[in-house]
Amino acid sequence: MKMSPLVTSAVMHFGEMGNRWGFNRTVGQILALIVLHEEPLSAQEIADALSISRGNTSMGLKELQSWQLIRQHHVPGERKEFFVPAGTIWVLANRVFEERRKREIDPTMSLLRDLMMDTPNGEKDIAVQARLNEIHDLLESVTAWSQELQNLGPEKLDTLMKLGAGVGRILELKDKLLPAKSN
Amino acid sequence: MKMSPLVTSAVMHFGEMGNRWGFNRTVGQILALIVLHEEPLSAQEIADALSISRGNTSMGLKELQSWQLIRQHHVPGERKEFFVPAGTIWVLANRVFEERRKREIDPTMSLLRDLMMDTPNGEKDIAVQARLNEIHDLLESVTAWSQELQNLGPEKLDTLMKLGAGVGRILELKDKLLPAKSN
DNA sequence: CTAAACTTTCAGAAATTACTGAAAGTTTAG
DNA sequence: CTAAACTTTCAGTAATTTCTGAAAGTTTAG
Repeated sequence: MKMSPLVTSAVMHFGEMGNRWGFNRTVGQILALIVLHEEPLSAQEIADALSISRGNTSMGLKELQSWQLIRQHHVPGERKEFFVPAGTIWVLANRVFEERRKREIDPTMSLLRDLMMDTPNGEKDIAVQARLNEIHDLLESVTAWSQELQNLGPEKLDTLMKLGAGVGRILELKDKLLPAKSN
Repeated sequence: MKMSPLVTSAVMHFGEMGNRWGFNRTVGQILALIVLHEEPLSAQEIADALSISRGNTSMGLKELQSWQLIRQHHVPGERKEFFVPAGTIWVLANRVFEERRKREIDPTMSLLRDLMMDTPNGEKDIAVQARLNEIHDLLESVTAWSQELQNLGPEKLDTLMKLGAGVGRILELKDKLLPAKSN
């Protein structure tokens, strides 16, 4: 399994971007390789292609499985396991979003809720709690909305995007459109 | 400047979350402190409150300014500089999004465009380029849409959120609503 | 101008994170 | 059952990132 220059460039780039996307270099490279290579790959092939140790490969694959970005694929008659992407690009992107939400937003929302329950210690703390509340609500809006986008699916997202600034106008009309809605 | 237990908890948490949000612990702590503390703070006060070196504080402040999350605030009659948040929570959140887009998405989009221009090296590369194209388009949709959300502002985002699943329905009606739109 | 008050820079130290490879573990063929 | 083929784990090492504090730089008062 030798990577073409095209694949090599992409894999290297996804490696460099890896840490920005929530995983490390190796994990990024492995993901790119599996996604771009249509045939299922064995752990050994991956280690060879990327020139990394077999141990590191094992850890990377485990991580990618925990993110639900790849899954095992059993080839009849073969002893070793092979790996393939866990879905379409859209599915993978959603999984990354989802996982990052869990790591980057949820713990903060949870803490903010707790701190808002605490009895404030003086004047200043009341102002602080108001701020924390503001942050909490913002995060809530954003996550709720990104959930919504995920439910829409890729085609509708595309329609929505093409609509562009029209969204603002539509919002102003929404009451006429959906009078039955309770909010 | 002694932090109340409430502020301390929040600051510590934002520190821990810092690296997940694209900056390091200290930078996260400094940001939280400045945002939660209504009065402008001097670099020395920040260093003292967080028990970090003056040098580290200076670097952190510089970083936050480059993200446009804080700005200097001159107090007449005072020699030293003070720091305040660069805007409302909404503004700050947008800046973080924006900056992360620049770091996490833009370089990838750019590389993908380049790789799509390359002349493919055999059958397989053609399939690979198709995949890369798919990834590119998805990223494009997502970023274009998040831009849109930013332009809407917080109130409209709220309306949109409350609309929830209604968005799907509205989309189906959009042609009746906006017949003049060319797309 | 000089001195004081302040800020920034940056080399090295400390802390954190990632990687290797050998050893231990697991599965299946026979 | 045993041996071969494979995978995982993890202690130690390497690489990277963050932090300190001393030295150099800047600004302003007088």
